[in-house]
Amino acid sequence: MAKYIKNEQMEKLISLCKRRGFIFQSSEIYGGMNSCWDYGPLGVELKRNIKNFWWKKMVTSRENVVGMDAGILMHPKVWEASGHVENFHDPLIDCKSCRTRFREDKAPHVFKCSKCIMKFKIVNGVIEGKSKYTKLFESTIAGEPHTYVGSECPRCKNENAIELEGLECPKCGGNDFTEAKQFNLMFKTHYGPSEDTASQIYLRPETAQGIFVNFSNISNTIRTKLPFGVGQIGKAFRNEITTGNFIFRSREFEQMEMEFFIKDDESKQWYEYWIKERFEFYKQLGINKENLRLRDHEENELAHYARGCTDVEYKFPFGWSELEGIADRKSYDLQQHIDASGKNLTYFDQEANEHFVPSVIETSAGVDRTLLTVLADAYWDDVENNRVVMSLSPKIAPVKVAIFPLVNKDNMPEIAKKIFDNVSEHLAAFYDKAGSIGRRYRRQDEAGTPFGITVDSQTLEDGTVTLRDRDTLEQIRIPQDKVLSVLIEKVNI
RNA sequence: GCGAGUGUAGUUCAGUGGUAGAACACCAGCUUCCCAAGCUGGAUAUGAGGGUUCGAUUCCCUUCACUCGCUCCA
Repeated sequence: MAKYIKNEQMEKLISLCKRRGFIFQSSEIYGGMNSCWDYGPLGVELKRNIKNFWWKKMVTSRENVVGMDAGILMHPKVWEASGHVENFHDPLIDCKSCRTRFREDKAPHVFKCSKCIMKFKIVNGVIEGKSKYTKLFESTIAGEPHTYVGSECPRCKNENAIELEGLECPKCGGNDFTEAKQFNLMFKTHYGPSEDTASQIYLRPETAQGIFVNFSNISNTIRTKLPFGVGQIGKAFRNEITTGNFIFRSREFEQMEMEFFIKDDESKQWYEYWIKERFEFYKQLGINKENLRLRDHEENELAHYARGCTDVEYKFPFGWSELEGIADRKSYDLQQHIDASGKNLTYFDQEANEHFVPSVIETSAGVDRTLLTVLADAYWDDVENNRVVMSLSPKIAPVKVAIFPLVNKDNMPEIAKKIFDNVSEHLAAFYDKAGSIGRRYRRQDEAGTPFGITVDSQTLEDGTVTLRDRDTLEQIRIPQDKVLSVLIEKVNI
C-alpha cells in the first residue's frame, strides 16, 4: 500500500515534468530510449542554474579551488590505471530454478573440507553459524570468498583442504546456475573511422580522472600551494545493468566533481570539512533538511584504497538514495597514474623541502540526481487552493517572474509588456496575456515561478502593480518602476 | 540482461473483428478587475513492425517503451 502511494507520487512528478517542459523521454517519436532523457525549456534552465550554483559555491567563490573541463574521450590507458578496465564489471549468474540473477561474488558460498566432515557457508563475507571451528576460521582468514579455497581446515588441521562445494541461490536455495557472464560497464567506441581493436576507446565513466591526469598541468600553472582543489562538471557514461527511477539512474549522466589535494596528515580535518560543506549545499538549494541525511559507509562498503566515504542521501518517494559521495581516497589515484605513466605527479613542499604524492578528498555529485531532488522536494499538492505547486528556490527557479495584464484590454497589455521588456534584460521573465488570471497563475505555480507581477486598473491610476508570492498567494502593491529592484533583491536572497 | 505485469489524444479513462468516444488540459475569438469561471469554435490518440482476415485498435508473433524485482552507483 505504501509502495503504491510512493509510485503515485513519482508518476505525478514525471507527468508534470512532461506537461510543463522540464524533462522528456529521449527519442519519443521512435518509441523512446530506455532511461535516456532530454531536458526541455524549463528543465535546461533549472539544470543550468543548479550547475552554476555549484560552480559558484565550489570554484569561483573559493581562493584555493580552480575549474577545468576535460574531454569525454581519453587515452585508454587512463582507464587501465584507474582500475576501471579491470574492476568496472560485474560477474552475474542466474539461478536456473528460480531465475533470480545476482552477482556471483555476493552469492552464499558453501565450502567443505576434503579430508573431514567440516562444512560451512559464507554469506556476505561472514561465516554462517558460530561453532568453535568457524570462529577459529574467521580469525585466520578474511577477504573475498575465493581466497578461502586451499586454506587449512580448522577442524582436522589438514593443510590445503578447504574446497568450494558450490554456490547457493540466496532466494530459493538452489545450486544450479548459468555460467557467470561479465558485464562491462564502460561504453566502448572507436577512435577514428576504422573499427579495429587498436582504435577501441571508452567514453569516460566518471569525470574525476580528467582531473588526476592533469594534476601536474594544473599545479604548475596556478602556482598555488596545498591544499587546493580542482572542480569539473561534465557528462559521464556507464552501461548500468539496471537503470530506472526516472532520471535517478541513467546510462548517460552528468557529474559535478571536485578533487581536493592535501597533505595526508590533514585528511581527517578536510574530510570532515567537505562533508559539512556539501551537506550545507543541498540545504542552500532549498531542500527540506528533514529529507536529507549523511550516511557513513560501512567498512565492507569501502573500496580497498579508501579511508572513508560518506554519502549525502535524499528521501525520494522511492526511498533514501545517494546524491553525492564524499571520499577520502588517500593518494591512490595519483599513485596509480604515476605507476602507469611513469610520470612524476608529485608535489614539492618548499618549507619541508620534500616531494610527495598528495592525498585527495573527493566530492562527487550527480547533476541529474540533484535536479530530481530539487523537483521532488519542491512538488506539493495545494489541496486547499486546488493547485499543484513547485516551490523551487528563487535562486534556481527557471523563470523568476511572470508578468501579466489582469485583463486583455484597457492598455494593460501594453504596460505589462513594457515592464516585461525592462525586467527580462536582467532576470528570466515570462509574459502571458491569454485566458483568466487564475489560470495563468496556476500555470506558473507548476513551472515553479516564484513571483507574479500583475497590471490592473489601479496601475492606470497610481502606477502601482501587484506582486504575488507563489507559495503564500499573498499580494502586495509596489510602484511599477521599482519592480526590477524589488525582484532582484528577492531573487538573490 | 532475466522474470512478472502494462501499452487507446497532453493527462485520466471508455469502447469495438466493420468510420474510435468522454472529461480535464491545450489553441483561437468573445467575455472577464485577482486565483483552473462562462460561451463559441479548433487541433490532437490505438507505441512500432509483421502475420491471420474481405476488413485488425481488438486475435497471433516480433520489437520498443513503462512499472516492480535481481544488480549497481553519481
